[in-house]
Amino acid sequence: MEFNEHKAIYLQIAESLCERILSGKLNAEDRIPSVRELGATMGVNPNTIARTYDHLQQREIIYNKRGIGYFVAPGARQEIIKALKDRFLKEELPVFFKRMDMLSISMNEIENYYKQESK
Amino acid sequence: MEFNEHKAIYLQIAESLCERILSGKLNAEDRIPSVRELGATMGVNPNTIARTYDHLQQREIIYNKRGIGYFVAPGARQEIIKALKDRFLKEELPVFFKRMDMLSISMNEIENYYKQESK
Amino acid sequence: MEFNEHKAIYLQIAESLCERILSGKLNAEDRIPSVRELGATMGVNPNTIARTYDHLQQREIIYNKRGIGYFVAPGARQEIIKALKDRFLKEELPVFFKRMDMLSISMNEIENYYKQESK
Amino acid sequence: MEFNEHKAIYLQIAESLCERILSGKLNAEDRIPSVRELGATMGVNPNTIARTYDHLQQREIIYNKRGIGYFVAPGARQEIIKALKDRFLKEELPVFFKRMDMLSISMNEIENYYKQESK
DNA sequence: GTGGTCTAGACCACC
DNA sequence: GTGGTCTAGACCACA
Repeated sequence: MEFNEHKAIYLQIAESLCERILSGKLNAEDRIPSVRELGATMGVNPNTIARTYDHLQQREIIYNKRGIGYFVAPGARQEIIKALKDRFLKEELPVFFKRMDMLSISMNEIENYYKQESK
Repeated sequence: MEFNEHKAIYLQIAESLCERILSGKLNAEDRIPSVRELGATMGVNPNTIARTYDHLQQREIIYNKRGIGYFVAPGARQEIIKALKDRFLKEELPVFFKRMDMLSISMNEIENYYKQESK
Repeated sequence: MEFNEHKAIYLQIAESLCERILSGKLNAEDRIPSVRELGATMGVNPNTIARTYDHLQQREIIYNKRGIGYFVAPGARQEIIKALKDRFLKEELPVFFKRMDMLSISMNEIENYYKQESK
Repeated sequence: MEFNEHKAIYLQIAESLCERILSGKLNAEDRIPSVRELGATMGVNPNTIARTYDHLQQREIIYNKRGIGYFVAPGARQEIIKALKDRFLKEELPVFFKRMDMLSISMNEIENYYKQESK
């Protein structure tokens, strides 16, 4: 996996897990890999994975059974969507439109781009 | 000026200067404040401003006349737009649509939001 | 290490690193010392080393793995040579010949000098 | 006149005066322009010219008649040549060859380049 | 441990 | 006056 330059790796891994949950590849009560396992497969220090799991557990997206492993929480999907939707509307949309204004990009252009992408 | 918690101050100042150039408040060949001046007005260490100016100079957005000060470069606008558009299309738009997909938000919702904002 | 009076220390350190890369003492993917380490060994403030590394990273001569350290970039040698050759042919050679002209020094004299030096 | 980025303007002006002396455009006892005059023609602060003249006077290349102006010194040519030859052999040639070595440029290449230039 | 950022204060060359 | 560089020391996020 390749990582974005200016974003914490542990957050990027968290996001990719969330995406897998939203997309249905991971479902409630599914076990997710151990820190060592995932660390190995992603070529990352296990500490980094631990941080990812800690982050997700605090947000009630995964939970831990001691001595067994981490599992997708029952309400994971809702929690993720709630968090994302919130940030999306309050933070991302405004800067998005500000950029569009500054760069003189119209909604039409975006829509065209969108149609191409979603083909 | 208030600064965002999780972004380097020197970059935030750089962005605000770019915005002033794009909006026409600053034009090519305009002199911009000295590092000490701007540092004082923004309540920031002059070194931090120096870093901002260094950053912008490397991107050919401003240039320096020794012993005199910094000036907006002739091609500043284009350079800024080029950089922004690049990042926008290659990095921001994809994650934007990915989010919309995941959150099942339609273009219509966005458009409505957009119309409200632009009133 | 001794530093030239009239050239920035951070640039002199950058050059010495480049020389070590060109001479093969440092190879692609080699880790280079941390800012604190190198600062200590050269009797220089770590910030100064940080500036050196920043400078070289922008030129794609070294790169950074977050939390781990700096490494020699794969294309480091080429980048260095490209930059040096460029400057050499466009800036240094012309003044070199201009001087020779003004001082009426012939290529023969230079060649003799060169042969002595390369013994 | 255009100025090099990383060299003091007053030194660049000094060099151009020296070149004019060596090339015979300026001869011993010729009057050179006043600081104000030269400053105006070069688009430079008179203080900068004053610094140039001070620099050259210390090296006995020009001298001053109070209330009248600056003049080329009788031994100007020799002084210039002496200074240049010295620096050339002791400082410039060594770095020149060091660069050639590092960049694997042969004397032949240089000679060819030289022949083209001197056509 | 690593680098990234920021402050405070200093000295310098240059205009 | 201007910017350029450097130091000393601090705090932070990240691995």
